[in-house]
Amino acid sequence: MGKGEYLGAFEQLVLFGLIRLGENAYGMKIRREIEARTARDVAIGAVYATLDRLEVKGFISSRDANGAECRNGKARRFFRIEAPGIAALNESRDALRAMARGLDPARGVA
Amino acid sequence: MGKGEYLGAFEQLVLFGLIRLGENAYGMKIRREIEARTARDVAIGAVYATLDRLEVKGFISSRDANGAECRNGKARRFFRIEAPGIAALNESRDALRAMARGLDPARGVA
DNA sequence: TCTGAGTTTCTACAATGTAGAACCTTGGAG
DNA sequence: CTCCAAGGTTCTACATTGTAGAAACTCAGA
Repeated sequence: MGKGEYLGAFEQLVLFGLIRLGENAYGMKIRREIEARTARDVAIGAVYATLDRLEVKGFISSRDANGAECRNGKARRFFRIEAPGIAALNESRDALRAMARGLDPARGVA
Repeated sequence: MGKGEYLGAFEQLVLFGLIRLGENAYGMKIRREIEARTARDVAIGAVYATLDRLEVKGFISSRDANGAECRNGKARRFFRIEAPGIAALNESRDALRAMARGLDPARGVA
């Protein structure tokens, strides 16, 4: 992904949730995972909006319980992170790490 | 937003730049620092817009070369991160780390 | 069939990120 | 001293990402 495919902070959280949940990742579950691990409230709309945008960009894919691509209001819609999503996540993480590298904990940030 | 103030991905990069540069942080220099460390192009407008927003939120402060608060088109405007900014940066980082914790590098993300 | 819990979708809007041109300031050349 | 160029900042406009909750839908069980 040429230069320019950087992820927002929340997109990164969602992608990590997808990786953690593996084959069982669906909207509500992703939300609960993020809320449980980060102790922050997550609006369900934020999760789906982010999921939709990530799918449009080809970073993730979705399917229904039977594995079909289609999904029109099915009770559950499962998501999976794709290779480009992993690459983008690593790139975004690397940028943050490069800026944080070597900072002094005594200064309050590490 | 639940409990605290969460930062966007670029806001985090700018804050890290501020910490790295210490007393000598000003717009153009912050931009160069981010570009050098992350190898990504940074629009100067993005830096100043972010800086202004962070200042409004009390996360950073600015002053001119003489230390005066005022700054009307002065040649250089210096910025410094404040305690609330450090706290917010740590919170945002903690959220990401909590979601990334324990992931398997073999899966492509660590 | 009806119902309710769980899930997804929708609409609307706020905040953050991007882009580059216009403008200001300072130091140095002339 | 005047003028200019380089470096720096500000501005305008717009794109993308994040937030919020109500409405609609699915499915299992009474």
